[in-house]
Amino acid sequence: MGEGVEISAKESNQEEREVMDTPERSKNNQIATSISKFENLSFEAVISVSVFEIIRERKVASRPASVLLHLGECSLAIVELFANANLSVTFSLMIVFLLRLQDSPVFNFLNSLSPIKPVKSIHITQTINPLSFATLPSVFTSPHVSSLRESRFLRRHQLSDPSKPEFSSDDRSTVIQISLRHSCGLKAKHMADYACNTSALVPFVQEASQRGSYGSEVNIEGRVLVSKLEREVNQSTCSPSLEKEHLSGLYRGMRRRCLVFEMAGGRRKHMDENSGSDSSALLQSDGNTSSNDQKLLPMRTGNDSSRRVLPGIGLHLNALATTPKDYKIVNHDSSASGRLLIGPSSSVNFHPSTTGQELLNNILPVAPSDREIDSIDNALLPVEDACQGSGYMANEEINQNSPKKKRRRVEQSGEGDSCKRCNCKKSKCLKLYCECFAAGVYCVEPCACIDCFNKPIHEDTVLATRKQIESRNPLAFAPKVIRGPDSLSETGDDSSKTPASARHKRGCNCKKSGCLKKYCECYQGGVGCSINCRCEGCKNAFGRKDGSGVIGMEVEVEEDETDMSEKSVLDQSFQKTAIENDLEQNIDSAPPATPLRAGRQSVQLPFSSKKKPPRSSFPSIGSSSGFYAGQGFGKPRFLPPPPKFDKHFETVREDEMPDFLQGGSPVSGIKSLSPNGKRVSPPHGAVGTSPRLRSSRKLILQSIPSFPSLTPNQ
DNA sequence: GAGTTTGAAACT
DNA sequence: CAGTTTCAAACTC
Repeated sequence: MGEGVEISAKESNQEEREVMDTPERSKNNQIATSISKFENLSFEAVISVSVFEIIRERKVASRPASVLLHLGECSLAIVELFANANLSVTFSLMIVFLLRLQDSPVFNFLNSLSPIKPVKSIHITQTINPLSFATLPSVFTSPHVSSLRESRFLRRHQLSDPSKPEFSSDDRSTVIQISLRHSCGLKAKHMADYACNTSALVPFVQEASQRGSYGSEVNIEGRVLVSKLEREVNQSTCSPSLEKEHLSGLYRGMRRRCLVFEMAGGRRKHMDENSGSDSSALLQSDGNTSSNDQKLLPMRTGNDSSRRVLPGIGLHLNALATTPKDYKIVNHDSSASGRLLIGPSSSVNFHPSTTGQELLNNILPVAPSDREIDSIDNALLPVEDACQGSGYMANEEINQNSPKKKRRRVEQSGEGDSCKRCNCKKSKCLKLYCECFAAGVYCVEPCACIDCFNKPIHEDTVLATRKQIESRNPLAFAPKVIRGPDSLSETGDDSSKTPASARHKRGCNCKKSGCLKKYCECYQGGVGCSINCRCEGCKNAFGRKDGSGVIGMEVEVEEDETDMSEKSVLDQSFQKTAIENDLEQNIDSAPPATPLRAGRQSVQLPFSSKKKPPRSSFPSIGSSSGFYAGQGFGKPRFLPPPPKFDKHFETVREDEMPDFLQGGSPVSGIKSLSPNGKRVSPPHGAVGTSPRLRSSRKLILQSIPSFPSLTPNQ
């Protein structure tokens, strides 16, 4: 996409057309066609319908029709309201404004912010509209019905004015191309968002176009607007802080929606068939955007899935590995349809009664700090996606190698710990043997599986199989590592406390590995063995089954408190991650009946997974992690080798788990449902007097009343 | 990279 | 439910 992107806005439209590749041209034709359609629509109809459609399309809880219809007379205040709630709405509304309110303060405001000077936009002032800044707040807080209506008067005339850049397909293409050209450097981040939005629009465009509705036009326009806004944000240095703030707010809204609805990477392949190349080109045009693509949460919002009731397979946000270290995970999933197996039981809870802002607040802090943003982004990042190639291109490159190489490559990068890459040969990736399947994600290209059925095209099979497995063992897809809610609060610096450490829910059954290798799920999960375990000769460095576990082999004989205190250090790290993951848990509305994804999350130890553990001396984990070396940990050199903490070792805070998932819950009743009670059921009544056992009891007690919280902070 | 080991998952 | 088999990851060479 490079050449066409480099076109200067100053070049003539003719020149632009010449270098435009076919998809762009096609798109322009599409736009041009859409414009003509738009002219026949009343302003009210455009707004209300577009809003409605987009909301529906995005599976956002539809707002009452009456409200939507009122949008026809809406004010910018409403726009702002929706802008904070739903990017799509913002999109459509603002698009309409672009179309209808060219002379309005809003339009001028937006236009003035944009550095783009459309070739023919001679009479569209690029100067700052006085209203734009000084009165911007009022613009967005008070109805401007009059100006809207006024615009309707002007509309016809304006629309018929070919010199109006906003209604020239050529100019639109100019805008888009310019935005592409800007997709570099610091703008990459925004471009990723833009790409996200752009691509996210495609399914809607497709569907709408199939219906012959004007929704597609709205979205096409939306692309233009996004590109404008994007640059406005990027070039905010020339804008007053106020408008920067406002625009960034809008933009943040976009980004949020991106986080929620993005499936761009996943469906783009399909989308591109009809949507031209701009969206994909955006991603490809700038490799830097890949680092932000990870923030895009793939969901099944593709063209086909958008019309389909999403399968109830669970939101696999649990697959997110979220250690700060992983923030730099760069790659975006490019599987044909994304990896998250999303279902109604698990999708982000856009409850109709939830206001947009509330909704967003539940998802993201309103004004997160940078780190928070990172956390959030990361929290919403499907790890599988993140650890794959950067977009299709990267994936394809990676996939040119053998599966093992692929795996190693990612692993060696230190960023692939939580990636699910199976190598199944016989299970068809439809059994828990398969890491991907067990983790609730679709297999992707990097997988080396053979005869894989764990793919979107076999969605039904996957669902059926999953149901079957769950019927056999409701906890089959449940988090395997449960951590107590108190580990953080109690661990602190008081090593005498005995936090309810994370524990493998079912316990291991190791015979030979001594729970010192990753064969052991407990060890792999970075947790000590517990009474649940039936391991033999347990030497789990994170805590031995008999309660004497101590971190570090050389201090194995140390007693419980040491064990627990040291584990508490681990817990702190886990807890930290768990807290960061709370957000995603909280947006996970998986009902108890669908336990598999409820709060499931992978917690990743801050070390690379596949790096073989040093045998003689334990490395001090990177200082950045503060995991071992920090926290005043006394014996870092005795630390166990870094276990991999990925796979389906998602941990979940026990207080956030549904009761039935909490092994210790007396009301669980799971035991009877499990095919193998000894593995599924928690310790009952076997609580002893050792700290270890006390902690177990503590977990149980605290687990009783809890349920996945819907509030971020708990 | 091939072969071995291991333990979870699945099966009987 | 226990024992066995299957399976794929982890591990070793």
